[in-house]
Amino acid sequence: MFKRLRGAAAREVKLAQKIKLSTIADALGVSTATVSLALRDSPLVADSTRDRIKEHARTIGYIYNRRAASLRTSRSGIVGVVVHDIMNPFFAEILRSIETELDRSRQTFILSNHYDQLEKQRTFIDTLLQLGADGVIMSPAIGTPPEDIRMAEENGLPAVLIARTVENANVPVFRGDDAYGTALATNHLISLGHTRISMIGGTDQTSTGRDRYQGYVDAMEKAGLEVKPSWRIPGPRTKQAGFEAASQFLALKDHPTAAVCWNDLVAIGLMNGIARAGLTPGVDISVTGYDDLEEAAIATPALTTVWNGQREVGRRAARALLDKLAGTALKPSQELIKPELHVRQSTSRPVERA
Amino acid sequence: MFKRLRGAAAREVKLAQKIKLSTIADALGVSTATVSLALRDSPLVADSTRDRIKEHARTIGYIYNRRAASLRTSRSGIVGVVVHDIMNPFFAEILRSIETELDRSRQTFILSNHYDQLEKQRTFIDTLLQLGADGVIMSPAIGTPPEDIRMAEENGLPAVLIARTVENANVPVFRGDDAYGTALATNHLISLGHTRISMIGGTDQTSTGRDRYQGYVDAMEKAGLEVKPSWRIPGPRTKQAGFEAASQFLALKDHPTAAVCWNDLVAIGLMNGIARAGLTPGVDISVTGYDDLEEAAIATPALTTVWNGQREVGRRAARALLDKLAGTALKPSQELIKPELHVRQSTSRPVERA
DNA sequence: TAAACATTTTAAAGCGCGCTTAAAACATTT
DNA sequence: AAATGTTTTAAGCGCGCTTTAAAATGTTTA
Repeated sequence: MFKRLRGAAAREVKLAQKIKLSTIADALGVSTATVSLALRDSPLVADSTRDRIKEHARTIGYIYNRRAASLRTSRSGIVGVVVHDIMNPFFAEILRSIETELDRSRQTFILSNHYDQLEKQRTFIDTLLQLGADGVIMSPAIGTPPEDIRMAEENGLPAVLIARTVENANVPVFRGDDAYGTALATNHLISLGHTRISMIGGTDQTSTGRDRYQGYVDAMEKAGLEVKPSWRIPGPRTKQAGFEAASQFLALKDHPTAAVCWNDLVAIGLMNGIARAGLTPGVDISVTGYDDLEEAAIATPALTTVWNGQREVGRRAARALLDKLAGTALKPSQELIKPELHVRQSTSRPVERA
Repeated sequence: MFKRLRGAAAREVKLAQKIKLSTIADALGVSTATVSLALRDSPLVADSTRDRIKEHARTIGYIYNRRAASLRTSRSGIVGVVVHDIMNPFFAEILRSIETELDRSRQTFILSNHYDQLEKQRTFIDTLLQLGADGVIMSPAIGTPPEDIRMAEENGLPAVLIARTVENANVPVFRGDDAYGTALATNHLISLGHTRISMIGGTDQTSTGRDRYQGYVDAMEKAGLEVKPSWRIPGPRTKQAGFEAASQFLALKDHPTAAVCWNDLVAIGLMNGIARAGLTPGVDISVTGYDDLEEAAIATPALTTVWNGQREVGRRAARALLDKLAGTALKPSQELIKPELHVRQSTSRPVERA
């Protein structure tokens, strides 16, 4: 009882009297309908009226009440976005383009990491359901069963996938053509004269992982080159992992002269590890990355890498979700964005080691 | 009309009949009160009852309706977090510790970048107000006027600051002791024998910037060393900026032998730039960073840097906000967390260049 | 000038509806 | 009979925004 009184009292003190649509309507002598339409830029309202309303709203410090709006529209204006790790710069551009696209439709987005833990991902989806979110864009955690996605959709939370796919999920997926991308990198190394090429980092537990490995294997085999299982050094997708993989790589019996890395982070870590061992990356060992992060261009040596079309992935995913929400959705599509090779100084003709 | 019908129909088809507290209560022959209390782990409910309720809730796929709850509690369960750039690894640990702390109180958090643009920050705060968020944790954008914060608080959105302070804002602030931190780094270089020390990166437009510069200046002066204005090379806080600052640094007339960098990113960029110019960072030029990112330890050479207590900053900020929400808030505090120096290979005795 | 058309504004209904909590009631143990 | 533990009762939290058909106003045509 006491608590309630305190809350109510606080509210009254703080808010004086609440400023709402009708406050504006009364002040300007128009109806709340006009104000509502004007604030949302409806073409029904005359320009002069709209300007007056918006101006007045700003000066009196009106705050749009989304909860009241969603009461009426049954749309919360919230979209969830889950990825492995938002700190991973690979997602930087994707997230930025998603943000741009969602902003345009006045949707707020809630971001979360799942760190490839199914439990975290489920908790997040649950939170979105609790909040009544309008949809979710996700880079699914390793091992995500299609039921998880179906469950979300059945509870009114449409989903769109990025970067990775989930078999039988029957939702739109937007990602780069990973097999093609690693093939680009591998072929580049082969054309420089490398014959013993290792692949470092990543996992085969994701669609991305399998595709990237396949692209590498296909390119090698098409060139008539051998692929030794020991040349595949899987691992996390971090600089730290690349750094640690260096010693294992350098200890390989056949002395590969080049490494196709899972991503730029692994590649940069590997180059650091190679340098720490007294060799010169880009001369003694050729290294390719993947993603073309900003950092790739300023690494030493500058990193040859595969650009992945992140911006397109984010933009299209957001659009697809918005279309779904608007009910103008096309059928679920599996869109592959074609990557491009950016050649820099981390790759060169092979040098035989003593 | 058509639209509405479609929406309603879709809802009915999708949700069949909504599962709510009373569904569980009826099925188990208890009251909704018991169910409510059980789900929130109230000690009022017997263990056996609680287990039965939770178990049943899970099996029938009950989804807690936060909007209904917030109708009653007038708490949305949403907390906003704004920083310059969530991709910046400096914030990684801060955000993680905030997340941990908020999770514990079943708060969801909405993340946003403001990229030091006041307008973006205002838009975000506005969004939080519209959503009825419970509070905001922010690393304020450069030039944030105290009125912005006061406005948020007056509209029922309590704020807590991290990393930077805003004069006269009268809200809790949690950040590292920046002056002390750069003094640590500078003193370390001085003790190695450096006398011409440059400071690279960052800006003087933030409290952090002024403090870090002051710490450097104080340390220099206390050691009786000269501080030339040309030795201060301000700039963005990115690797790219550090990389680009290298040529300017190396062209300085007096040939400083060491550089105190704004943060690890700038330091690593600078080291890349120094290496690109044919010099060896850590030997020819000593470099210190700030933040002690994971990356600092695996850089080549491993970076001497200042650990900033990010985890503490995040944890305490979140706690302070939660206390404010619970009404148990202490008075606004300005808490400084003491940094520590981590010495690695990027610093050594000075070598005179030809 | 009246009809037809275009533009702008309004009236009015209805969206959401389950969850929390203080206080009372009941059950069990000292 | 008092104290402790568990469950239920019952009231009330929130209350402004959106939307569409229809009316009002303004403008052009016959």
